[in-house]
Amino acid sequence: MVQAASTRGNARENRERVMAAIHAAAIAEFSENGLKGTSTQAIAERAGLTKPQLHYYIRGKEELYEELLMQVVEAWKGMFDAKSTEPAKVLGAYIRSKINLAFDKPEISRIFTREVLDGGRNLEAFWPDSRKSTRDKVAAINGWIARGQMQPVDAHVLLMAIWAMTQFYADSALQVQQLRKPTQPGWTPDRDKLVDELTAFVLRGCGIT
Amino acid sequence: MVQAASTRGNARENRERVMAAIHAAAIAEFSENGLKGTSTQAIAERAGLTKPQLHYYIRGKEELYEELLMQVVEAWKGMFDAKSTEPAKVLGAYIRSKINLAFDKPEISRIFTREVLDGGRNLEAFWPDSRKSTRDKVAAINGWIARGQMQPVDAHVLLMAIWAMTQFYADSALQVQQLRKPTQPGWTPDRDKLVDELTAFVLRGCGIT
Amino acid sequence: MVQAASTRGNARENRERVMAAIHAAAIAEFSENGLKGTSTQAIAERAGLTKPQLHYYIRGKEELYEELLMQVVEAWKGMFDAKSTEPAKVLGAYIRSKINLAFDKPEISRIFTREVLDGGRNLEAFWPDSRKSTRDKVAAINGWIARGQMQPVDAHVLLMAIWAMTQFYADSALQVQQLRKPTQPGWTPDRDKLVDELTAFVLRGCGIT
Amino acid sequence: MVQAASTRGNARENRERVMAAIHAAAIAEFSENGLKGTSTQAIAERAGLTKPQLHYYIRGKEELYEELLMQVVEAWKGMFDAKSTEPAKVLGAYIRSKINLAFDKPEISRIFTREVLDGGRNLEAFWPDSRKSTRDKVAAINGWIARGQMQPVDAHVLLMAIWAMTQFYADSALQVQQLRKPTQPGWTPDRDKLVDELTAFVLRGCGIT
DNA sequence: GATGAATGAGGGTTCATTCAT
DNA sequence: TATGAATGAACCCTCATTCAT
Repeated sequence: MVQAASTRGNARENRERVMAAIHAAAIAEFSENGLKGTSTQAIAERAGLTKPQLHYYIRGKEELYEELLMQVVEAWKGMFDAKSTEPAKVLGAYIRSKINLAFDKPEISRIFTREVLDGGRNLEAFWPDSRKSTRDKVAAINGWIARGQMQPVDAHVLLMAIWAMTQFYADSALQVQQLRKPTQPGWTPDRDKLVDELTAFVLRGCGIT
Repeated sequence: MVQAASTRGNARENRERVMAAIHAAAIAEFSENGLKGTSTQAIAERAGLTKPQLHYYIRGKEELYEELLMQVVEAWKGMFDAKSTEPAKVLGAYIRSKINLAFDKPEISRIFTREVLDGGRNLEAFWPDSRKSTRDKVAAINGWIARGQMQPVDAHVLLMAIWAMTQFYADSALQVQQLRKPTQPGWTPDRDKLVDELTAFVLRGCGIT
Repeated sequence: MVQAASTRGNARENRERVMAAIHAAAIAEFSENGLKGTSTQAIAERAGLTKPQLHYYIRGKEELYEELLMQVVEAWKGMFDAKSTEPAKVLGAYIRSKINLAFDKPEISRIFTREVLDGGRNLEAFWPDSRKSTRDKVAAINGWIARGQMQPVDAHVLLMAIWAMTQFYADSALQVQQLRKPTQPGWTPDRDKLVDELTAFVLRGCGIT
Repeated sequence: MVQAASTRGNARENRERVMAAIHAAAIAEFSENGLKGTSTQAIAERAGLTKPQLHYYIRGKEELYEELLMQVVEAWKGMFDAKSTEPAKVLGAYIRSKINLAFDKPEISRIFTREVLDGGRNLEAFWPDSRKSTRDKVAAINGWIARGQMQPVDAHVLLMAIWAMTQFYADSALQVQQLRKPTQPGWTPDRDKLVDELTAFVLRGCGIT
């Protein structure tokens, strides 16, 4: 009887463990090969399952993909903390967060870039949300400009610039990795130094002293 | 037989015309769906050929892809004209060229980003070349810094930042297109204004007055 | 333990209740989708069970199907009460019974038609029985003819005609249902009127006044 | 060169031959196992093709099915020639045509019955057509009744009765076939005799002398 | 008894490529 | 050259059933 209870406890645990494995496998595969390029076979194998087993846990490839995608967007929420009135702090924190994510979870970041390249059709689901979020950011920046806290720049361009610069380190992570292999110590991005450099660059670009 | 002869006379022209059609079709498809996601069927149809016809002209999907990729890289050569000694001019021209390419041939640009996401395995072929090109740019920037023409920034970071900011407009073109459809006049990137904004931002970021 | 005992007391009841649910679910599914087209999943869901639970109660899909089929045939026994000597009464009662079944349990009726279409391989089990039953009916009809109570018709043809005419209303029930949806009040089969019409038609056809 | 021409001629011929084989195979399979129950594998094998080969000729299983279904309906058009004013002739010809089809192409007839059992969802495409056709038939019958050429019967019931009686011989063909195998010479439907019997039965049922 | 999980086969369909003509 | 056809692998997904618990 006790065993039964513990068994049921294990059942939940087990399911969660398997789901975690599937998610990890899917993130890796989607990030490497995209939605179309990824086969359920590959996901299943990486997660240590057979194909039909995989389908016992997920509804389908696309559903799994969308789920993952939503996680990314979720992770990006609140990175730009527009509440503070000090642009230097806000932008600095934003850059740091995005770089951290790019270094810590480059795969998930890459899935997003791929989705954008594909036209972002699957992104529409939470775009309304994203649109509002963008509007808030733009408003904050324009506020700083109005208050003379920074140069008059196009808020959209600024946001996209920061976005692109930070995203780059996730997108090209594989490449950088590979480039390091053949001799060439050359240049390797050090996270903290990078954040400092980028922040300084952006703040100067905005005329924030 | 006469026809055969005359045909042979046009053969070269014809082949070139067909190859051009294939390349255009392939660029469009690869840009939209990636290497794995693109079917030879789709390329053939877009080029107005049948599948076996297509295989008469190309060796295989991957070969075609690599060929195309090389063209992109070729197109990027010489954009950063390091010969000039005025950083403002060099950087401004570089930004303008890259934005122009992003606006004029976003597909080709997107293929490259995709390739980077895929790990850039197919890029290795001409990396030696690219590596030298990068070295030259870095040297130029460091020269400017040494001569006090700009703030001391990490040259690699600067190059990547510019690359990322400009590339962004090609990568997200589809998305922007789609977002504009539903109402939202909002923000639309105007090329010239964008170049000015970005240039000003970068120059300020580099401390170039 | 006590619970186990009390449970065992109800066990029989419970099993019967579950079996009834399974049968009802199976009838609905088989009638809609046929033997091959029906999934155990669907039966289980309709019966409020999980798939493994279902397999605890039944041996297999085919066995369940055969069981059901036998029930149908059982229901058809004794419909044609050949004992009476008045053909009008016998045939009238037969038509009424079959129409009633077609209206009340069209699903079960449809399963049978499907089985016939499939070649009736599963029907062989009780065909001997059916064959005798048919022989009796034929004998009765031929008796009436011999006694001048009706026109000389081929008894087999007559039986099949009646069978087909009545079966039709079960087989096409779904269709009629669907056709009624879009406007078309048109024609709707009213059971009593239908029985009267058919009976009159058959009796006239047999020359029974 | 001549060969080339003849080859192209053969190409068309060949395609037609293969398509005919596919259609025959599909009719057999669909008639035996229904839409869901039929596998493209089975169709392909019966037609002497591999599965991918089959897909070279057809778009998909459902499309093939619908095509076939439409053929049946097409074949049924014009069977009930309502132009004549003599009910005996019209009904007699109708019965004969339908019985002929049931004997000559029972499979195709069975596909239709199966479709009806499935709810006739795929039939809706040409129902409008069918509805008008039914209306015409009903009008003809009611005309005869009005002119005193036959007993007042419900036209719909009459039409369905004839339909059901004739369809029966297609639906149960397999069964009858099987029943004949084991000894039992018993009763075998002879086409001409059957038409006569049914016609006489129906005419009497309608009070047509 | 009931539940999560596993399994192996098969479902329909599309793919890149090659072959004869 | 260009076309119809073939091929064999792979795709995503569902199935009926069984096994532990």
